[in-house]
Amino acid sequence: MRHKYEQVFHALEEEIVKGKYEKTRKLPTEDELMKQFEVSRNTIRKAIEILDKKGYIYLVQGSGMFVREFSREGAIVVNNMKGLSRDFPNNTINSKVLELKVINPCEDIADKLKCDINAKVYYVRRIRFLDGEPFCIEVTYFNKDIIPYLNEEIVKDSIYRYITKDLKLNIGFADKAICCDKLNYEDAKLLGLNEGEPALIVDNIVFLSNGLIFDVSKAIFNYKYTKLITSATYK
Amino acid sequence: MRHKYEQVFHALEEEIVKGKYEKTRKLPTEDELMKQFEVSRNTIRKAIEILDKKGYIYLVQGSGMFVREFSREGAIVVNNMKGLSRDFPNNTINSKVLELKVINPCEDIADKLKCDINAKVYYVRRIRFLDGEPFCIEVTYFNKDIIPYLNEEIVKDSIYRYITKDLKLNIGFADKAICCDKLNYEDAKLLGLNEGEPALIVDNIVFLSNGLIFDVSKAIFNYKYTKLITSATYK
DNA sequence: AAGTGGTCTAGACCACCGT
DNA sequence: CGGTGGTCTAGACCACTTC
Repeated sequence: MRHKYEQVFHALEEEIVKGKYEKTRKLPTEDELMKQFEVSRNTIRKAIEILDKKGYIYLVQGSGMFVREFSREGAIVVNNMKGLSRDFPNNTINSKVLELKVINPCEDIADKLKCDINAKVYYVRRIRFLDGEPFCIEVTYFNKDIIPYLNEEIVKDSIYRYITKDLKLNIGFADKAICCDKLNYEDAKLLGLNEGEPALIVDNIVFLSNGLIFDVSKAIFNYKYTKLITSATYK
Repeated sequence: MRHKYEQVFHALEEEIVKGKYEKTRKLPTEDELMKQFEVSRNTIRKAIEILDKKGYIYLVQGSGMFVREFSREGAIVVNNMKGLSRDFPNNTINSKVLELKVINPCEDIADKLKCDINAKVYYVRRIRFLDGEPFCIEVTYFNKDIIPYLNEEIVKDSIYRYITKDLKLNIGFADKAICCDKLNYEDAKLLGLNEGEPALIVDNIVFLSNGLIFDVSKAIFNYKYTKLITSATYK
């Protein structure tokens, strides 16, 4: 929140979420926003750009800026990295740690983590519950050179909070691959489903803001409760 | 290509794709690019921003701009709307039209298309083949007020080319929802799979750049060949 | 301290939408 | 035509990385 464009973005986001523009669906013009926030046009446009990128609004040249109605209810915003609690603010999310240990990575993981096959990595396997229902199995490998210490307490809670707040690392971006497959016996049992039923799978490679890879993970979602949303632009 | 930032973007994109920065992985500095292209810093930054958004590069403040290695091979870039031929430039893509007719929309579709239940819509059902293998079943509803005429010739070819080039409509953006489910008997048969096997499903609501909805569609992918990719940012 | 990207400003002109 | 967003410039200063 320390930059002007962030302040403008957050102010407008809040107004939109609270329904201020529900009737007209039209935002004030750039000119009006410049006067209202007492910043330059580029600063307004930077805030607007974020609102657009996040799918809150769309822009029509020569006409104006309009609020999109786009229900995020019960869906996971796939381009976010803020965690499930952001996507399900009205639901209870629990985690149970199934495994936590330091291992040598297999070839595939070493390749993805861009680390040596003799390096040490944390292996974490968790299951997450949405309002008590088994929702997702998450298998994560952390590069131990970057994340030197983990315990069950941290892993059960929010790993990302630990990484950003305690280790003071800056998370940057992630590559995601989405596919689907048949559940194996073990995963099916954990999710309360049957072997061979569908699973929505998201593979992640997560980078620090300096480009180092610190985390490779696979999330296996219960297909009955999972909807991922995103938006695309033609240009 | 009529804007300077587009020219800069395309030039840099081509250089990256052709592997010019493969060794160092570092792009020239903004200052160097300004001199090279003889444009202002903001224009360079606009081009850079697009490269970043598309996942070609990542930016490190105080350090530089670096090429990401991110294999798009055999994957569908989910935030693109350029069609499968962009995602599979080295494969043959065919379509077969299964159904094409004008109907009244059911309540659900009318709601999504934001049209009246008594309005007319085109209903199109196609199957698409990747190198001869059944790859995807696509069911699309077009608002006939916006797309007044369609025939099998157009639908078999590229609908979007017709819409943009012939009808001169501007496609803007799309909301996408990704989920997975069990195949029903009929879809399974078309895809060469068995009933109950997994299917990756993408629901789309497509908007013109003025915000009007012209197309609601559902794509049912053969899970054996389908990987969707995207990237996420933490900020 | 030097290099490099990030934020911010002020102002000009263009392109498109609606009346 | 006036209103509104889109592109582009020139320049100042800040923040972070690297040495």
